[in-house]
Amino acid sequence: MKKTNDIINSLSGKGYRMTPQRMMVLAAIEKSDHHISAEEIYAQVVAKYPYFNISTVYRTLELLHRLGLVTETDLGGGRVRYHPADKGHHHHLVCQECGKVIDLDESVLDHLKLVLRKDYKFDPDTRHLAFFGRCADCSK
Amino acid sequence: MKKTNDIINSLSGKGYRMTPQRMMVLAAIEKSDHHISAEEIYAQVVAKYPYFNISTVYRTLELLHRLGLVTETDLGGGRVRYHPADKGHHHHLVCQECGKVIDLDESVLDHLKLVLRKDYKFDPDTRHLAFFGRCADCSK
DNA sequence: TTCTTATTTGCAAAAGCTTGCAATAACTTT
DNA sequence: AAAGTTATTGCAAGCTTTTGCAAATAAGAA
Repeated sequence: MKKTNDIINSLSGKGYRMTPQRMMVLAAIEKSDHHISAEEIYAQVVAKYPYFNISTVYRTLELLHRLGLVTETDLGGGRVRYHPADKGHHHHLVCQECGKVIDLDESVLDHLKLVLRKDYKFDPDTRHLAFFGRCADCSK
Repeated sequence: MKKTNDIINSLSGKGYRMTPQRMMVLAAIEKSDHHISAEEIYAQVVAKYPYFNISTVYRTLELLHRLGLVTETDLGGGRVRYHPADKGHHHHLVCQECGKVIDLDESVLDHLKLVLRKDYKFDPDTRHLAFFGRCADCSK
């Protein structure tokens, strides 16, 4: 994640505004070292500012995702998880049997990206994907 | 999708039961030639049987997916879509700009599948995936 | 600083999906 | 054919996320 200041500038350059709510959401994502959920962000911010509403979290996340600043990934468990886009791209293998999540290097998708770009002229957003299936232990 | 009879047999062999509701859900999926949603299945069945409840649709779909008979794919638009697993595996490229959906041959994922199996001992469910991004027109 | 105005927020309601539970019904056993 | 067992259903409530709208407010103009 870029410095908060950079983000403020990049927002206002595009006609968006930097509000206290957005700054607090940004701070929560920035300091999180794992894949944070909307509910977790909400809990952190509402503790400081009681009128804060969770729909603002979702709207801010949607904006940050659209601007390419955070990635959205469904890791199962019934909620989407968010991650700063520049804290290292990686992917996940999610076992549908035991729920285990295996981290995957970004390079595993290089080949696929290439094919999609070359043969389909499609520019895929492959910054943070999850593949579901069965892990080694559960396949025994 | 296998013949309904085969499915009935394969269900009862595993301790599951064939109910009128499940048969109607199956019929709806079977006769659909596109990627049908839970809501669409519900609408078809409830027209014949007014007490029918949408939670039965979701529970039946979860079962059929677990048994490998249907695939679940999020094609955007806020709802998951279902497809008979044996009506040809394929994938989709979904443009986040214009919403266009491009069909993709299954073989595009062969390489990735191989790597996940070999290097990670992970057996991925890559029967029907969607990749989000930008299509050629919207990248101009 | 004050005014202007378009963006953003909070709230409430809704959409899509899941879950707990008691009643029902499919299949097995007798 | 009847009884017993246990999977399945319908209903209601709940969870996560989205959306419409009026009120509030950030940022540029005066």
